Amino acid sequence: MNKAEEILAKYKLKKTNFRLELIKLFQSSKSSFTADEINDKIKSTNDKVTIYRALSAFEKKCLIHRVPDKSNLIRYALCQKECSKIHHKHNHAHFICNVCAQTFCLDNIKLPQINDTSGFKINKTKLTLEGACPSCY
Amino acid sequence: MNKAEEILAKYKLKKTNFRLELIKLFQSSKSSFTADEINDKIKSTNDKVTIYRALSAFEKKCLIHRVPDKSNLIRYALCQKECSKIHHKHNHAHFICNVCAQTFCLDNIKLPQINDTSGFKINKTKLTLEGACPSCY
DNA sequence: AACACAAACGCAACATGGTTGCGTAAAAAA
DNA sequence: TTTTTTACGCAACCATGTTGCGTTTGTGTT
Repeated sequence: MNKAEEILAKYKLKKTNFRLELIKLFQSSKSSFTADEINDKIKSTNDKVTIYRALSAFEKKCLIHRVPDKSNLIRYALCQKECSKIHHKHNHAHFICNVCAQTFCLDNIKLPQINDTSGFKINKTKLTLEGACPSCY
Repeated sequence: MNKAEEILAKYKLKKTNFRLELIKLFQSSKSSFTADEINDKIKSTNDKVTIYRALSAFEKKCLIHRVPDKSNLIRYALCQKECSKIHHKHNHAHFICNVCAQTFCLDNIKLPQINDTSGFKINKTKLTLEGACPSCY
């Protein structure tokens, strides 16, 4: 877990107050954020465009990844160290809490190996669990 | 596979040209439809509100169910016979084709049994596969 | 067949989430 | 310090889906 400033430097992203705060926000939480939630938590910008563009930039640099969302919003979580600077490499499941509507990455669950025989070429497997998270259970 | 008219009668839905066509459309295909795709294929209405409300009504009667969509659109597929008139009961996987952006129900794949030990209470398991469907492979 | 009621339609207007264009500001590189 | 490039911030836009409401049309009943 590097310092926010080192991360921005490493990924050749300019160091601005908002982006520093954004990285710290992601690092501070085990769950994930939508643009709207970010807007509520960070004061150094009020412009949603700034938020969306920072999220896109971070995603492109493999710093954060999209996770499923209860209401089909775009939601991001921090990437693990397996992601390189240019390549996402995720094989974990996600958990959606139906109480607080948060999404969590579950690193301890391994994805099933599916071999479909009906003519579908499978490239990716996504496993999403729903229920109640530890805080809401 | 009943006639469209019988289905509408069974579910106490009024028989209109559009809803008859809509049922037939779902029955004609192994995949699934968004409101926009329905609007392209059915001529008996031009109003998206009519489409959205019919889809909601069909979903409430457990005639169709929501399936995942590549672009986070609301997408529906026909229910199987296990769904009662008032209760959805699905435990199949879904396949998203990254070429044609269609979603298919995979009835031959059984969902994995997940026992999470980290304090998450799991109520539902969703398995979504991605790749190329038979027509696009 | 006529009536009455509820369900469905169709139009307008709205809500939400996300995107694009463009001029300006401000880091970082030279 | 100058130049270059990235990020910001505002406005305007777009796409998907929803709500309200008056009108129409099935359908079940008299």
